[in-house]
Amino acid sequence: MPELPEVETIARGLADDLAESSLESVHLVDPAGLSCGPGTLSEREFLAEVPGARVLRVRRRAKVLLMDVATAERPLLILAFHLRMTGRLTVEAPGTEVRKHVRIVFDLADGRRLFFTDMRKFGACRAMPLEGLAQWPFWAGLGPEPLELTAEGFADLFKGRRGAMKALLLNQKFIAGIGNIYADESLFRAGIRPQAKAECVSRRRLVRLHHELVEVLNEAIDANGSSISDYVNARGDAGAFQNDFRVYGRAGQQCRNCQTVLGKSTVAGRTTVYCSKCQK
DNA sequence: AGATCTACCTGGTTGC
DNA sequence: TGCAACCAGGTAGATC
Repeated sequence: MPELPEVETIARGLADDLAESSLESVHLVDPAGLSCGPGTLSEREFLAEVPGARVLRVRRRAKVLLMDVATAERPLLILAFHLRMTGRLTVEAPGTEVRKHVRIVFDLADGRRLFFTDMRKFGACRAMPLEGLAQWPFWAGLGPEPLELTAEGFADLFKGRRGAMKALLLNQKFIAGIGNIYADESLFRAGIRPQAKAECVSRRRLVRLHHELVEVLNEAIDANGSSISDYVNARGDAGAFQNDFRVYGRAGQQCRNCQTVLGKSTVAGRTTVYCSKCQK
């Protein structure tokens, strides 16, 4: 499930692999892979304008991967990919055949192929000019980037909030880029119960959570992300951070700090693993 | 407004 | 062996 560190890893890989490249042709294998709406190109416009596009830059915001390209019609067109749960973006060797679940194929000038693949069809690509981004409600509502917040700014976000700590971390309007893995891992490291109401957590502990969150996100980026089942980077390689999980996916196993059996419950509709002794 | 819940989707796993 | 039930989870949309 690509969260901030996984999308960051893919973006860095694509920035490297697609430097100086152009998208010579595009095949919309499954129209569901392209999301159209106010401010975006229609399917017809997408298929007409993208061929020949030159890749300018690849970057990330929240869990969205953005590819800036220049086309014959526009100096800047943005291809925004949201991978949701099972989406992949991979650069394949020339001649690689289109596999099951591939939604969009971009053929590069040198023969390599960029595949957008998504088994569960939750992910999608949106193509739009810069003004289109502001018309995308999800984008317009995104909260701050956790790696760009100061500890004080992070703690301020929680003022006046009454919800569960984990529900807030998962809320993309509250803070961007965090999913189930890094919510559980950061709360464990900070010693905070996922169910704890924000109003009951002291500022000192919120500052601690900021420190732990930044640390776990950076460690995961350094490990090229976490691979649970589907995630691979732009080169098809798995990440390594899943080996460093302290709670995620470890319900019923012993806490690495205190040997207590880790508990499992549902918070914000998500499976949640925590240590009842280490997290208060 | 904020908090909470469910539908969406498909492959893998579990249980009878 | 076969097959139904369940599970994974990011987000939109509905409801309270």
